[in-house]
Amino acid sequence: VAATRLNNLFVARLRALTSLGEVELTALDTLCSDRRHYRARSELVVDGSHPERVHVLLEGCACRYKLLSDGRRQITALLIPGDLCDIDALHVWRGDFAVATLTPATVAPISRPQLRRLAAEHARIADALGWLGAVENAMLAERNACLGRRSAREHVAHLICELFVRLAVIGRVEGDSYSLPITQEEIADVLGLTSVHVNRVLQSLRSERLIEQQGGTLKVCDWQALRKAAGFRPDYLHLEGLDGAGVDGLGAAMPPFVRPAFVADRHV
Amino acid sequence: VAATRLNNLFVARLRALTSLGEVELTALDTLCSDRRHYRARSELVVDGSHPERVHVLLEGCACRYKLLSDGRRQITALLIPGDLCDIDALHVWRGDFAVATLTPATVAPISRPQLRRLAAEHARIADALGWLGAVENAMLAERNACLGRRSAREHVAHLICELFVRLAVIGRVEGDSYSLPITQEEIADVLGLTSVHVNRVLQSLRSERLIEQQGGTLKVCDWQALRKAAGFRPDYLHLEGLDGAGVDGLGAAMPPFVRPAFVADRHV
DNA sequence: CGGATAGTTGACTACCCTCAAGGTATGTGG
DNA sequence: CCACATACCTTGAGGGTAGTCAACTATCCG
Repeated sequence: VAATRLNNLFVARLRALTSLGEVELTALDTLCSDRRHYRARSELVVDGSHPERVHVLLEGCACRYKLLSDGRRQITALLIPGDLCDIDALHVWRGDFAVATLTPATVAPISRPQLRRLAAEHARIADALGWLGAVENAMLAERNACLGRRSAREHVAHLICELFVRLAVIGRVEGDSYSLPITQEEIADVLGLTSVHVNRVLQSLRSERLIEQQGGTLKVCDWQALRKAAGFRPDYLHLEGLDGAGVDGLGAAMPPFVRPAFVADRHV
Repeated sequence: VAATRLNNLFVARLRALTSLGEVELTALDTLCSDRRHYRARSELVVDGSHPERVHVLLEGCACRYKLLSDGRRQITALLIPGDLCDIDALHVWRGDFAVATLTPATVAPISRPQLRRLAAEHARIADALGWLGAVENAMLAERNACLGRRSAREHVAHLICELFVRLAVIGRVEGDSYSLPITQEEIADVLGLTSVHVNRVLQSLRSERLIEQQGGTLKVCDWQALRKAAGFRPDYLHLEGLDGAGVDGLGAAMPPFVRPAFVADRHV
């Protein structure tokens, strides 16, 4: 059991950030026992379908997105390991977005009725799921502010900062670098820009030595400058956890180069 | 008790759209017994504060918003009677947005621990609150798509459509008109535009006879054209309710001019 | 009748988009 | 090993949507 949980970042995150006890965590972990592998760019959830399963992303990157009738796409969430792909599906009769992988990915599909039953039986699980939903909400609201009121440059920098923190939390930042295996086109669909413009902004950030890129790796060279260029404040990620349950692992003022992920630490 | 509930659109909405029974509805209604009146533009929730109360908007208009350090403002939600102003506050330790009234308003502040207790004791209340959160989520995601991928014209039209439907649900549409008591500046902060541009777009919609405006009243003259100009589809509002519990009161294809609000009907 | 708030208009600007072409990296098959 | 295809990144030129700045008007209200 412990061995399983070690590679279940979803449970690890809940363990670190909510008040769930071992019983609940084990129950959730058990629900994740069915693991499936997908290749890059496969559709996990079709838009408009009635959800029968909820998807936990255990490995790889994915996204939630919406398509307009003429093909314009907006990615409403970038998903990283440990994320719930479609938490709304728990409460909603018919989905209004799609989910697709961006890279090869490992996913645990959870039976919706089973998870609902678990939430009905354990108030603390319902609470933890509510917390996950609230964080989703906060992230969407922050992106709203980016899309509506920040410049392309600010927005690109903001995304880089956000990914840095989120990946640090799950132990996927090494030194000052992380792997960013998605295309500029996909970044553009997150930011509401064109890939051409994303390219130009990234070039400008590189030429000013705020970041470096090689292969699929992004290195943050000057965190303070990047943070300032973005107007980034990590409050909305609610790293303090449900009701302050989690450690304040990363501090209010994100340290320049992050210590090893506290989530990964915590279940050794 | 019934008399009270008649003017509690929050409870009325839950009654129509979720599977809550009389016991739970009454418990919630009782929590709303403390009602406070605010004038226009008063701050209900300060950004960054630890939430001790959750706010139910019973009358008037309000908004959730975020301020960037240089004063730019993004309104992340327009709130109408029956809305929960700060549902995230139930799960989150420190808020990351502010709430303010836009018009004179009646608000019921609910003790956060009391509501949390109620949710812990009644799984169906937790479920209903989860549903409210999921709808918030869907609305934020849809606005993301608007901000990122729709033109100003589409976005303005979209907002007009959305308000039409949401107000129809609570019985605040008369014929083809509703009251829109907010300034173009505030609309601009919802849409991520400037008030000058909002003004021009509204003029264009008026000159093409899609809408009319006089005083604080907005009249939809040509619903189909407006809907098409917006690319509006009401799916994301989840009018079918929690797990399809509610009536499909407005139909998938929004009728041109809406029948009397089904919520208001239902508790006569 | 001021004074404040909100709506309107015009001239100019700029950020980002569009279109199109060229460059680079990787993988495949002959 | 090379030819070729594909996917992605890069670069340039030109244009349009929406922003900025500023003045003017309308309306309401004390």
